[in-house]
Amino acid sequence: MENITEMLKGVLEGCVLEIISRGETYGYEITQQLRELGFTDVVEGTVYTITMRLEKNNLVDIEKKPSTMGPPRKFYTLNAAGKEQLKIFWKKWEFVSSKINELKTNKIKRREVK
Amino acid sequence: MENITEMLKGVLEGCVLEIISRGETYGYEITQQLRELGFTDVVEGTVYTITMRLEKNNLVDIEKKPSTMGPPRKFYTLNAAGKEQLKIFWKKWEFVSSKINELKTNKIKRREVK
DNA sequence: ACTGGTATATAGTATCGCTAAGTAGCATCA
DNA sequence: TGATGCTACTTAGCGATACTATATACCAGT
Repeated sequence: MENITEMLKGVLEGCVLEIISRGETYGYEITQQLRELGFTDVVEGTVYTITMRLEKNNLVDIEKKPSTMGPPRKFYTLNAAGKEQLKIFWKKWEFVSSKINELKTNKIKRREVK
Repeated sequence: MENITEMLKGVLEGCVLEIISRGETYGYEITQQLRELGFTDVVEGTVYTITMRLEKNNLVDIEKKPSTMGPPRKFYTLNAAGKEQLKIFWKKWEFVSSKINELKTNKIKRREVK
């Protein structure tokens, strides 16, 4: 799917939170999981800006571990604030997506023009 | 619902396209419909930047009509390009929202850490 | 005159994902 | 040995979008 960039704004970070919540993981792996999900154009740079933001906002705990496959990995886990943020994200998603689908399924009527 | 701004990026314009597709309407009324939908914090300024963009991208036809309730209204209807854009929007929405819901409903497994 | 609802316009701001480039570890293979 | 490619992280700058704030203006009712 092409050009979904704008639609990913505000949701990609939530996706990253969700992926981290499944168990400790690191940027490169998160990128691959997003691509497997179907967001095939997501690249490392995009994910790293998100993980950096999560760090800055103190939503994750960090542990650096060596890898036999390359440079050390920075493993992330959600802390309490991160879990809370994830909950908020899904609430927002539920709200927004339900409203959009409501609009899509024609529940909105034309108002009378006076 | 608070602070859904980022999540609206990329979808609000699509919502406006959909609303216009239901029959000719104007900015102020579109704003009200979005608020009725549930996006209560959307204000006129936001919608006007969108309708201006639609104009600029030649997705709408415009007809100015007087109103007994205030200043003249600028009525919009979707032209062929606008209808096409709306179709594309819903395709993208289907794609993105289905992927997000897939993630939400736990279909993604942790990859094995080597 | 004043307020409030209707109606449009726009300059400036913040946020977010993307682009592009760089650094670096490790394995394979010519 | 050095070249390539995958793994892995970082960051400066860009573009698109929604929001903030303000301005202008028509009209009705008090």
